[in-house]
Amino acid sequence: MQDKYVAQDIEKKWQAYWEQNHTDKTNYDPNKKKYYVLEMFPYPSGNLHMGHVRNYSIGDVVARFKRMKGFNVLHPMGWDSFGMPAENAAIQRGIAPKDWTLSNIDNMRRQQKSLGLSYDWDREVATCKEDYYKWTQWIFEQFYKKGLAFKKEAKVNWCDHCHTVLANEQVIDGKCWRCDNQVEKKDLKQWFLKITAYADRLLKDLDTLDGWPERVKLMQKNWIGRSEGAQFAFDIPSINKKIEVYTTRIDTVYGVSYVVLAPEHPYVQELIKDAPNKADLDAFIHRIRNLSEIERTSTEVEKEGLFTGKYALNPFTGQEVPIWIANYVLVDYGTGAVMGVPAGDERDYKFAKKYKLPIKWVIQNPDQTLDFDQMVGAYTDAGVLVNSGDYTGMTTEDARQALYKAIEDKGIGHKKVNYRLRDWLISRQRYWGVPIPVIYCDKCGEQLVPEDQLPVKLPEDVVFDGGAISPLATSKTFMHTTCPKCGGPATREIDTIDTFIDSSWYFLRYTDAHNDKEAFNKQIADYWMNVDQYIGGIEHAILHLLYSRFVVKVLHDLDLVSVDEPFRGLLTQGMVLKDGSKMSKSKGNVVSPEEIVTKYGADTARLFILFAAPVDRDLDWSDKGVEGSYRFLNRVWRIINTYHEFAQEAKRNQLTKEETALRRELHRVLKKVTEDLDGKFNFNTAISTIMELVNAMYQFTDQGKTVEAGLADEIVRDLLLLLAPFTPHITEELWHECGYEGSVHQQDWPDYEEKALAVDEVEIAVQVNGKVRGKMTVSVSASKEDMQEQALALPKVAEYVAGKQIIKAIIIPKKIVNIVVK
RNA sequence: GCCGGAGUGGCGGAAUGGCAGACGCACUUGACUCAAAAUCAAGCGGUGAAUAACCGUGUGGGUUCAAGUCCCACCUCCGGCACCA
Repeated sequence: MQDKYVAQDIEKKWQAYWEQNHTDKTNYDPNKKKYYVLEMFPYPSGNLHMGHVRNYSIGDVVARFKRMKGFNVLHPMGWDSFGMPAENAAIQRGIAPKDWTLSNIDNMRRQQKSLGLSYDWDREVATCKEDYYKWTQWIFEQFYKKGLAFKKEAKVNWCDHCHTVLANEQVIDGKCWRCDNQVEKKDLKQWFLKITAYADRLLKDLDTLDGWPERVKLMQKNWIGRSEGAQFAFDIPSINKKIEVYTTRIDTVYGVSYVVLAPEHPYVQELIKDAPNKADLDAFIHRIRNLSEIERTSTEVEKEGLFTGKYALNPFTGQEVPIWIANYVLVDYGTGAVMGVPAGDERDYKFAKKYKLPIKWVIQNPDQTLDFDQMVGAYTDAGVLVNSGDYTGMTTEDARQALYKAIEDKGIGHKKVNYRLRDWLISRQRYWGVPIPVIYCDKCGEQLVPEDQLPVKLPEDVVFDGGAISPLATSKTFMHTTCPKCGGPATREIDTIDTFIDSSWYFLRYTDAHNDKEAFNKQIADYWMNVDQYIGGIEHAILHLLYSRFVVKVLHDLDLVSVDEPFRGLLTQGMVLKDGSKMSKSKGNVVSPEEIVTKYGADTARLFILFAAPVDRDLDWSDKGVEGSYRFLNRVWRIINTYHEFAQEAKRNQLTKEETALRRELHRVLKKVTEDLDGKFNFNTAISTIMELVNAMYQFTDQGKTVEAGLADEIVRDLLLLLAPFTPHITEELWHECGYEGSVHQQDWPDYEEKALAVDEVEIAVQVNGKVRGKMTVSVSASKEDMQEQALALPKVAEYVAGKQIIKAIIIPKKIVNIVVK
């Protein structure tokens, strides 16, 4: 064995060995229990960053551990390789997006391989390749046939910097998720997927996702935003129309002081056409409509409104209430019209105060203690109805149920569930994406490209900065085609599909990556799905994770796959920071994985990144900490060397007391590390526990002692097996150097022996009145009486007890003795 | 505003209600060395001469023989949503 640990040599050697021997190849085998572990596939930007290294290191430990535990493990990797940056490279540097992307993939794959990640590379997919996007188009067509993909005119989010529309989920704080540019609203006809049809299931099934972090489920829940209420009509006799409002508080209907519409509401023009202050109203509407989304929806903005001059009739009181228009009502939620109840809604209260509208109190709190003359705000909690006709005296909940029934009986409305979630806008006015497989014929209208003609290939003769339309329109070969129905001249759809669709089914393609007859075989996909453990950044809590859940539910309904949730377990890792902030080129605090691997080796990089912080927390990169991990691997190298020599000596029948203790330490560590890895992701404490074992091994040799050969052999084996998932190269090298058979990664995970953990005696603390006053070693079988006697005999304890009365003694075997005195 | 999460040494962080600070980083001292690096050893929450004692897990209360851990109130920071009726 070499004296010195030289990572670079052994890492290259074993990576080549694993590749040649197909160590990480996985096969479909319904007789074996499976485990599917998946890290979010990367966008091929060109280089791995530390966030990737963290993500893949976590996944690789899980994959290797599960393999050693006997599972048939699927652990694939691929590329989310459509998207804007490739197109920008084309515009700025004149490189074809395809060439740029494929060379980035080559580089990043090389970097991944240098980390010793145990992927089954035979299953690699790239979403930009024809054999993949053919099936993305096919899936789009299935959505279309089910009526879940449709084109409509809508006010959409437009990013002028990326020159494309965006889905609601891709607008963060009013800005583009990719480039941070302020998003505008535009009226355009665009393709949507009907995710709202699945809103209820997407919400309800969150409860089945036990392996997801609570906060991610909550974020999705908030995003879906289900609310239960009533939709019902107020008459407007003056224009002979009914105006529908939506409310979750129909129990407050006797307190309606006014009805208020969004400025964009379709009735507004008719309501104000003969108003004396029409000019003011027009100016107000114009001003509100031109506000940005941010200004419009900010709670900071003062509530503003104008009276239209018309009145509506409260269907319950028969009372006339004024109709207003106001900036705080949104046209695209509910009906775009709201009943104003200042007593029961904080916004309405502010609005009523500002414009001196009447406030009618209709809910008293359960204790009947509200003094309505003294109120300075709305009362929004549950309570009992007052001033509410026949409903007076009912609880808010009972009144709600009674009133739901009443509006149905009157035929003016019904119970209604509303969602914040909007349909998913999937058109993109970009080139580097999946062409939408639709053809427009003047005679036959919108037609799907027949399935046997897929894929609709991306043309290469395009101009990238061609102006206001999609680059595909600049291709001479692409646009013009024939109608699949009548054969007449027709044109192709020129938008591409949001790349989030590509990434909403890739985990299914991995299960059957080479299938050229179907997107994936159902039987094979059913064997591997769900993904048992998905690992990635929290930034996808809504976007990717919600879309994937939706797509899988649709594929399930189409009977293409049996599961209806993609990811059983979800682990959201923290970010990798440097000096307290995110690594970025502009801050100049980027640590390159490649440099670290070159300098210390992949094993050190992996070990450090898993040891430095719990997986779900942010991790501050520390160069000194990396040195520490490297130092530890050197310690392992040397001590294995030493213990391996011990193992060559003749065996003894009997272990010394110290050796027994060392063996107990080994088995304690086996138990603890297994617990930290099995169903948990406590990599940091697993590693620290292994460090404790190594320290115990050194303590032995530092005192000049040797270790019995059989025990030494056991320790060497188990230590290498424990470390194998974390640091695959050094353990493989030492495994072979020590003369063990096969690959360390194809061994069974070592079990601990309960018997080895047994102790005869333990050291416990002795407290007097809860303060530690001494320590003693007692036999584990000692009686409570003996323990008390021994505790009281301790000089310090005796001192504190002297002259006092012992009230009681708490004696917890193997834990503590506490003498309570007065 | 609403909903989550988190506050522990100089730093990252450990602790099924039972000896707070495991493990690591940094630091100090010593051994080895001509010297340095590497390695090894000892120390390392605060006050303190101390192997004495007291204090100490964001703050204030409480439960308990015993609280970082459980309960109540509050403070601060981070994240998500945010005029969704």
